[in-house]
Amino acid sequence: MEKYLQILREHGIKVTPQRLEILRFLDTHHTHPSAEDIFHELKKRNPSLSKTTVYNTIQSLMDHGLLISIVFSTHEARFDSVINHHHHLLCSECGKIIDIEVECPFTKEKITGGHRIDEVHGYFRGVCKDCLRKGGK
Amino acid sequence: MEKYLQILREHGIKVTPQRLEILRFLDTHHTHPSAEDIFHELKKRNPSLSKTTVYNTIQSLMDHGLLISIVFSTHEARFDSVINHHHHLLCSECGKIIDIEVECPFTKEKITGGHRIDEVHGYFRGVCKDCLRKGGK
DNA sequence: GCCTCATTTTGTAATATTTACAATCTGATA
DNA sequence: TATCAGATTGTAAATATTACAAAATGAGGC
Repeated sequence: MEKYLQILREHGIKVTPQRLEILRFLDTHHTHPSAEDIFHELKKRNPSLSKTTVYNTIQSLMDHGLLISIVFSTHEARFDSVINHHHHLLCSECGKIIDIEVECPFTKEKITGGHRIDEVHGYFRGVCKDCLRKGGK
Repeated sequence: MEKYLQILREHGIKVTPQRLEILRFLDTHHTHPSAEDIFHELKKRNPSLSKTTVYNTIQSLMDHGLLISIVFSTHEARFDSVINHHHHLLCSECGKIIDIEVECPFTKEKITGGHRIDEVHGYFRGVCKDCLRKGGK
């Protein structure tokens, strides 16, 4: 059985071609795409695709813990289907969002300062390795 | 000399009544207000205030390191004039943004995984102390 | 294999935040 | 006080996201 079909069924999400394609795209492009990126790319092969469907599917995948949103600015959200815990760096030179694999102490504490912590997201700003090599500041 | 006048002058920001009021509001209301919150509150005393001025001033204060934006969703940005390093928790019960004072190891590492880190922001989701006491889940 | 129904997709329109821009106004220096 | 660069204002534009209703479709039962 196809991988993405199985994932949707395991999570009780009704299978549709649109959802399969969006899930496949997210799983094969770990580039932190925006909703527009997903829409624009998948519309090439499925011209009838609606942007509302992209947003609906994104919401559905997030509700089932298959997707997280990365929000660096109010301008747009970016998405990541890699759920294992890691942080994100926005490079001020090239604008790319880079995965930062670090052990974060707060992911293990469930209570901090009396508050219950369910999710931990680390947002970094700086200059990525590649831009530094190219003579970044 | 008034405190806020001094802050603006020290940072080479031309002093205007609007900037003074916005800075004063941010410094006396650590409630992580939105641009709309600031505008709505200050318009009471200065009806000619423009929302563009609020955005311009916010941008200016951010450029000079006097303000940071807190972005939990693309819906709206919230602002915080407390610059000393701390993280933020969005309570899923009451919707408030709570300051989390913790020592974060990444604030000290300037290079992680080959990337240069300039800023570290911790975003937490969970349930705040007050809501837990009131019988939150 | 076909019917039925609940769910999904689609497309348009609405919402809301933020930005662009030009005219007017004003703070700071000489 | 006069000057002028920079700030404020208001309107309008840009853009991401959400709301909604009609048409289409996936999945289970006969």
